[in-house]
Amino acid sequence: MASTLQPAEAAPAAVDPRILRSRRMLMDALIRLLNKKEFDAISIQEIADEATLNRATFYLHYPDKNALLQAMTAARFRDLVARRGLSFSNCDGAIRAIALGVCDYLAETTGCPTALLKMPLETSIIPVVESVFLEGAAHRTPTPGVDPTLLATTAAWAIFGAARRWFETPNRIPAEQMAAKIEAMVKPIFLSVKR
Amino acid sequence: MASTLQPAEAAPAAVDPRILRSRRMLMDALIRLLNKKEFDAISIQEIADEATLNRATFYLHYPDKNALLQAMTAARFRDLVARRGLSFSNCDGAIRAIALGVCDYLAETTGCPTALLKMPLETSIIPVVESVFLEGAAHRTPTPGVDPTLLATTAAWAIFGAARRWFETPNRIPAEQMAAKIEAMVKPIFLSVKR
DNA sequence: ATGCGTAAGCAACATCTGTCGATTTATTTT
DNA sequence: AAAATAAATCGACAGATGTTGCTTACGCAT
Repeated sequence: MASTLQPAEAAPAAVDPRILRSRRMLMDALIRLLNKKEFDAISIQEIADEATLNRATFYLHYPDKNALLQAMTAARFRDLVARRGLSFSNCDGAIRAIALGVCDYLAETTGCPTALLKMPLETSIIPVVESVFLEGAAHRTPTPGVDPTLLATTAAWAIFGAARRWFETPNRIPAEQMAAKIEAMVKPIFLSVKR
Repeated sequence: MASTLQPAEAAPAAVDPRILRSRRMLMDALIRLLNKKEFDAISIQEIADEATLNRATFYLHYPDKNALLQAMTAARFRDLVARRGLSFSNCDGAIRAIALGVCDYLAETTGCPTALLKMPLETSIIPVVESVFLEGAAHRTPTPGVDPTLLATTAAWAIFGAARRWFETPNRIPAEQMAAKIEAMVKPIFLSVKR
């Protein structure tokens, strides 16, 4: 599994078009396969075949299946965050927007219904949520004696956990409604130290 | 991977002493091996050998390595909770006690230093924390319109995430101090709806 | 104590995994 | 345009994985 907090290291600023192409093809292949079968049931051989790449090429980019899943999830979620322009600058409603992003992502990526739950998505999504918070915290006068990192981590885990619980609930309430609930729960985490 | 919320189903009320013996031996073997090498570097063959069991017997009890790790972690953490008599009845300080439990567990189980971080511990520990909260919530007059399950899940993820961040920090502050911080952050989650 | 049910042991299987060295092909640099 | 650099392919390897059919040994209830 890749490290938790260095997205830059995880995707080491690939420039060579061949590298980008291979990685994109692998991710696309995985997405396609995930619509057909469970993650655990997919072999690296299959992924490579589906991507029309040699199996050895896979290992050139990712140490194992999980690393690919993680990289792919992080990339897709990061993309969603970028598309929506999520940031912590426009402070109010930011938490709700982020929570909605996580909920939507979980729901949207539901190629295969029950499969997502058994995936190590937390290691992909949580760091991204965390970084959004941290980026926002940087724009702000630092409260002395408070570690913004800890705050960001705690909030990110709380949001993801809540969103995950929502997602695995049979008859879900609308994502927007859930996001509001999550905001109500998570906002106080930040206020807890703000004063 | 086992399901998230049915500990009873995960360990299906084993009665046959042979079953208990085998599972115990497998867990003990894993613990012993974890003190020597990383989880990823341990093969099922090794675990079976160390447990003086046939490899096929392993598959009789767990579908894969992760399932064993998860079952083992859940069992050990549950044990720690029981030893300390953690519950949510004695409401005040309960959150801190639970947070301390998680921190201590992470630190205590550090047979091999860096290995714990790469493990899917969340699926083992979080449900236990959650159940402690839920058990406590049962003893309490239910606040209408509030889903105690959601609260428990969110708090459990927040606590675990914070504890995990603490654990992976190079120069850690004492666990007690960290537990206090966590309490400060997490308590408001519950108050957020108690209104 | 005897016998039924079921767990544990055993051996063999097809497949997957991760890694290697050697070769070919595609970029970038000069 | 040619040379240098680096990625992709290929075949092969030892080992691990998950499963199966069969036999042996244990635990429990009669």
